[in-house]
Amino acid sequence: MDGRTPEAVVEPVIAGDVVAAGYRLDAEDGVCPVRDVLDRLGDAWSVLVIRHLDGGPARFNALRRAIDGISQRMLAQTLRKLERDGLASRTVFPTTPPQVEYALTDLGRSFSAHLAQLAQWAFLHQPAIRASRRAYDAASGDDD
Amino acid sequence: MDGRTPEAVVEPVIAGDVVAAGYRLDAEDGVCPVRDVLDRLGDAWSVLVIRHLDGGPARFNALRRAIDGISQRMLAQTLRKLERDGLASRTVFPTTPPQVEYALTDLGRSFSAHLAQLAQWAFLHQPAIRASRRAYDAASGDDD
DNA sequence: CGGAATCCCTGAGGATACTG
DNA sequence: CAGTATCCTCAGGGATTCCG
Repeated sequence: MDGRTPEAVVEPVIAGDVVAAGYRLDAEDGVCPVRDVLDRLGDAWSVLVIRHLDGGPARFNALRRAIDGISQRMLAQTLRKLERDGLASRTVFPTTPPQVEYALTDLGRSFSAHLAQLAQWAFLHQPAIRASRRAYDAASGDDD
Repeated sequence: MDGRTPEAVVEPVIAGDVVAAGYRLDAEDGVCPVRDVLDRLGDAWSVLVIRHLDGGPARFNALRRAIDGISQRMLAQTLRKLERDGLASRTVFPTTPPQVEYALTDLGRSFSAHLAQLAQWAFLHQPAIRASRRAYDAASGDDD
């Protein structure tokens, strides 16, 4: 199974100046909590779900339809991760048929705000990055 | 992403628009630039290399030794990506033996600063996330 | 409707070996 | 020293199916 992360157990990891000291990713002394968050950013589905939930609560299939491209497997998995981390909340309505509503928690909204910041940075520097890539590719491909 | 109400997404920043509109990942006319940056964050090696280079320029094997755990393959690959994106610079000294020095560019330093911010957020909310996980795991395993 | 289980395939990434 | 190329593994994730 992939749902369970072996290193996800409680680890007395680094404290103090994480930023200045750098990221200790060596799993020798346990997984760095910072790594977790960064992984969530790298996960496209998590990002999409979070950003979408930022627009308000939504039900499972509503999310599935809205994101379009995500498989029910990934959606369920992503939602469970978010819920486990306390970024999203899950509310079950015992109706017929059963409805489950997902929503961002305060923590989730806080995280979503940081996502927006990152996106802004990316958007701002997109031209520079593109230019750099073009220059790099030109220099690499042009060798004769 | 088709029939959602514009008012539903309350985005004060320009990035919000980018995120809401550009996460389609369809590489029709190019991949979303925001996705690129997020991927870089998700890449543990990129993060490590960037954060390490933030401490000053370093040579290939110096980085390899410093990061320890990274394979030469991943290091070379990561450095090439960073260089291509204009986040890091590569300087070759035609000495014997040849020395190659890597350093962060202004763009790279800017990015590194954002990494630090993210890390700070993660560190700050680490207790909440951990608590949430513990509660979730307890509720999942113990259901009677 | 919401979700868990199964199958299978792709590719990220480690280890190793070889060049400049 | 600073890479590149090759092989191989194994986990991420899509498609499908079944259950509450």
